[in-house]
Amino acid sequence: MKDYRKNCSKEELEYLNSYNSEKYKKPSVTADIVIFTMDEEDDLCILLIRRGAFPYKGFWAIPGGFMEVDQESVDEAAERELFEETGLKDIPLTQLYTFGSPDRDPRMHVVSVVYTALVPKEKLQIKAGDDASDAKLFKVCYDIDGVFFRNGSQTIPKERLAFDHADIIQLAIKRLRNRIDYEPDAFALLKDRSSFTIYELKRIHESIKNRSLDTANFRKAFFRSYLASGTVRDRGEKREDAGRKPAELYEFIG
Amino acid sequence: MKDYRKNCSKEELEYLNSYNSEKYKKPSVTADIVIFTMDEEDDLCILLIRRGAFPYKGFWAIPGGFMEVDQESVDEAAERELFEETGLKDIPLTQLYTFGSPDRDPRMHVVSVVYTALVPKEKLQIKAGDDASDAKLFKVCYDIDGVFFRNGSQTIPKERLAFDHADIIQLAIKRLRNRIDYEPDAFALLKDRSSFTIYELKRIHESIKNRSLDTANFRKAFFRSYLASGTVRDRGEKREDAGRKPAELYEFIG
DNA sequence: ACAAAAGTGTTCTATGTACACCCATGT
DNA sequence: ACATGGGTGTACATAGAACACTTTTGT
Repeated sequence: MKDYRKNCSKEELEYLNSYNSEKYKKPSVTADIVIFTMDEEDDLCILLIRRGAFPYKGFWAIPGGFMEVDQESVDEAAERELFEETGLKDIPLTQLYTFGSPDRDPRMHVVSVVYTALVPKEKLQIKAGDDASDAKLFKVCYDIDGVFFRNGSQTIPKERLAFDHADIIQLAIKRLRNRIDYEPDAFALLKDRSSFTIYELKRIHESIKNRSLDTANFRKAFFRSYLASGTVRDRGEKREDAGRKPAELYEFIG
Repeated sequence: MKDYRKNCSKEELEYLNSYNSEKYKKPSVTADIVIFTMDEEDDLCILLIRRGAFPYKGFWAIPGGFMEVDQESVDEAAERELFEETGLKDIPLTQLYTFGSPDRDPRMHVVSVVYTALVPKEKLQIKAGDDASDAKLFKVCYDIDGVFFRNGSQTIPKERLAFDHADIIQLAIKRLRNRIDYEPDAFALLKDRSSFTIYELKRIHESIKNRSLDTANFRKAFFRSYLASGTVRDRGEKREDAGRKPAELYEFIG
């Protein structure tokens, strides 16, 4: 792809060199990220940032920022944003959807390519916002009106989210829920994926699905889908917790 | 979303009015479409357009074009492109993926939001390219090297596709194949979805999956998944074809 | 002894797949 | 009568959900 120019005719090279793309109006492009985690209470959380500047000043938003044109791909922009916001590198990002209505941002036409990241809370170093803005984890909660977000006593309804981020987050949750049954997403949320118990994994599935799961059935599915296929390995060790039967430890491989 | 400005403080309005987004460099954004059809021989096809201009002049590409900034959403751009290229309106478009490497297009950084459309061949009026370019349906074929495209004796290997369109098409096929088992995509490819036989639907599934399916099992699945759920209705009529038992007709509801 | 998490077994049903077979039609 | 596609029935393996039950630990 890089060396397209090398195999060009003189005529085409001339065309390329004289081409001026600036005569057409262009949109801004951002890479935004829905970051999911599990908190201490095993509840599903997302990272939100309180906007310190116009527009939607004071509203909460998912992390993101403008792609650096000619310097990086949209994927790389997302990686960069994730790092800047959380200090995390080499976290697999999954492209969720692209939002492109002209009126999403009151300043200009912004096309946002949205990604999803699944991160264990322990790895997350939430950067205290540089510009007096605020970054926090919020539990994903449900009621009759749909979804809202909670951190302790502070609750954020959909209406207090900036731009169309309520729609974006809703889609991300929906997709996560659908994927959890056939993709190994849940492993990415484990504190330590090379040493975990079946029940730690079960709790992740439960809070993503927002309902409790049958222990026996979860184990059977675990053995079939993951152990049998080699995705997971039995470490032959046990987690000796207090007050209960020691639990077998497993390691995520692939 | 439209009336964000109405609820603004004077201060914010001032900010918005004085905001100049043109100080940042922006990428171009296109909406591209992978259009799938079934041909007379019940083979899966895609629509390709021979590029009449630089870059990749003479190469084959999927239809697409630049989004009109401030005038339309990316989705609307895709609809417009579909209409301009095929004369089709009100065809459901599914967003496939967004491609955003800086070197995809030798002219400039282009972010392409790619959509998939499933269209019965009868509805397709392929526009003879306005600028001496060429538009044709190509069968999706497989060999050891992966996928290639055929129209009669003319074959197009992946290498003769413009930009990264080979990757795009490959992803579109993969997604189509995955979706076919749990989404009602196949109905969109029927000549007449309000009057079709089970075997017409079966042939669509077969050519998407590229293998033959068991008749009895396909029927059972059809009755269970579609008839029982009301997605499909028995018309109580029969298709009286020549030389064989008349086949029951069904209607796709929704 | 008991709470609490860890782990096992059985049963029922739905689905996917393989395969053998019958049916209605025009030539 | 027969080729061709249309249509039916049986049988088996596996996945999912429901549920009753045992085991191991620290207190």
